[in-house]
Amino acid sequence: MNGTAILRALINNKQHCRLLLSFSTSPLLSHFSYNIIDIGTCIATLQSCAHTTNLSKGKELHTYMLKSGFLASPQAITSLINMYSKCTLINHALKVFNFPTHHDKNVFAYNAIIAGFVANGFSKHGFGLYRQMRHMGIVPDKYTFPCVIRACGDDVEDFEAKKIHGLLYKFGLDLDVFVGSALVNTYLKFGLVVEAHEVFDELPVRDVVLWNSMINGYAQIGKFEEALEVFQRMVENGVVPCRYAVTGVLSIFSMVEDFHNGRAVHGFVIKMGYDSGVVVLNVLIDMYGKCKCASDALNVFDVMDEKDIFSWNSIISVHERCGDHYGTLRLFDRMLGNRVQPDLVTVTAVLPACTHLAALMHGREIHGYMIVNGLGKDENSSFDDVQLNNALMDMYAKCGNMRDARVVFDHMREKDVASWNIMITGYGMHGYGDEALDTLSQMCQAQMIPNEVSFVGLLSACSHAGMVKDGLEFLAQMESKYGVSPSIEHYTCVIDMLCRAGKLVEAYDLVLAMPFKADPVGWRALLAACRLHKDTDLAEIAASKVIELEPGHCGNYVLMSNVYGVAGRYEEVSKMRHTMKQQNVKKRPGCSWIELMTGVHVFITGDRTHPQTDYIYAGLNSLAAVLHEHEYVPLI
DNA sequence: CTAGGGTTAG
Repeated sequence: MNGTAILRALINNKQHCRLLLSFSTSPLLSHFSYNIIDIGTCIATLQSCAHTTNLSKGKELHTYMLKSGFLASPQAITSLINMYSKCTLINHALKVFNFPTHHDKNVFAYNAIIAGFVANGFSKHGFGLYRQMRHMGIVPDKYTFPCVIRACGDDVEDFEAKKIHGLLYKFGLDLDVFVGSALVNTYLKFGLVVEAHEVFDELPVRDVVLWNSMINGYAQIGKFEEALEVFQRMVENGVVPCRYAVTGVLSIFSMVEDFHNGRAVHGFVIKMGYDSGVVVLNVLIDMYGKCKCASDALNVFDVMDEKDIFSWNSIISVHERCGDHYGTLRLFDRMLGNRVQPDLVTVTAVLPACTHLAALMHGREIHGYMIVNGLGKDENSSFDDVQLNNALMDMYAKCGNMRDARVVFDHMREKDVASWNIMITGYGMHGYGDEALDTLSQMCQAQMIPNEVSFVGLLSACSHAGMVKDGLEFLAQMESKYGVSPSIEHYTCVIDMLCRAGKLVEAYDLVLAMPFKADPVGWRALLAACRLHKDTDLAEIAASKVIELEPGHCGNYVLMSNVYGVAGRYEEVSKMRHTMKQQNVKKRPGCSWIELMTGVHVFITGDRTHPQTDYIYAGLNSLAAVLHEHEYVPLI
């Protein structure tokens, strides 16, 4: 056996890593004896470089082949193009393709360069090279069309898939399963169900990949039932689902939140031994998470012996989605402890946990990590990651640090509606009414169109800042001037605003006049305002409504009994207490907590058990004195 | 020498 034969044997057995190892260590094939490496060996080794994306070795071979005059060989050229394409260096691939000695460009070279462009996201260029190839009179083959058809799916402007489909009969490729899969994918991507089915039904041989194309294609356009029907048909036809098929159905079950079927697939995964692969387990974690079963997801995660960045990001997002913010932070900590580098996805999942816990210090640490590691700066497009920066802004805004939120906002080169809304909402939340209004007009100046969320933020800003006139004006004009029709949420903001301003009659009039039935939030705002302004009659109306809508909500009863208490109607107070007992509504004591360096400190209403209680109350009293000095009257 | 299907955040 000579060197080339050994390498060929390794390639055929897909032992690319061993091949590259033997290439550099075997005395026969070492660097000292480069001159005895023949062209076949070079091609075989390039294939391995392509598979393992070993760019440095590939480049080394390129130099050697150039020196040895191997670039006269079309086979060598094709292998080089393929190697550079797989290593995502498409410009290098094109340079080889256009190399001066490469005059007789054959179908192999074209197939390789077209595939390279399409796979690297330059479908238009790929399609252009296909046209060039046809123009040169080169006959496309069964390797050409899958890529070209995939390129049609990326290029929405002029949909060529049907034309290509028609051409297939001419070349006798209409029954090729590779070509057919590509057609099914592209057709379903554009919702052309009939066309996809035509292709599928005509094909004499249906392999797993073709079935998967149908299943995933349906799933992509949201036709989950159809996708699952196809899956069932596949199984009935005796096709055993491979790992890819399993990930496909699992992602469907996670989207429709079908826990039972998802768990059944988990069983199948174990039965088939698919639980040895990271990807299938990652999808299982995601599925359990989407079904709100964080503990099941964690069970899968904990027994994985190999965890990749997807595993960590998935398990972290699962906890955040389930509202377990501490769990999110714990897992993030565990990730760092395992020396796994968080990426942009990790950080976008962890920041909301800091936001919900108002954990400004944690959030700030993450911001620092982002700066050090260049996260959020997209080096490919020179644009920032909008979502990540939005999450960062939101964290600062919700933690009450509008200055830093503004700094992030001002540094963003690209902003979306959410970015503006976060600023408007943040300003409103902390009583900066004028700033919220200014931000809306800046938003309009920047040609950004405000949406429903913008106006919820804006109206609540008016509410918190007591800007009644502005708030009413926005409610009246938002439809005609901004094209956003007011929803129940907007009306609730305005009711809240009028209540806070003590305009109870106006608030009640709005409740009666508005085109929606008031929700519990609106009624409760009215009830609370009635307590403050001692309007027992209106309070009774509001209370009856809110208790009718939310019979199990203890706060409603407490508010009403407080109204009676203020009015001196103590027999009504005890009646209220009685109703609560009857309805089995329990008032849970108010509880709040604060996180300091030393740990979490929890306080319950009237609680004097903290070791520093005296000190805390002294602080509270001096704060109350300052408030009194500024004639601040607490509302609710 | 060249080809079709896959997972994560908001």
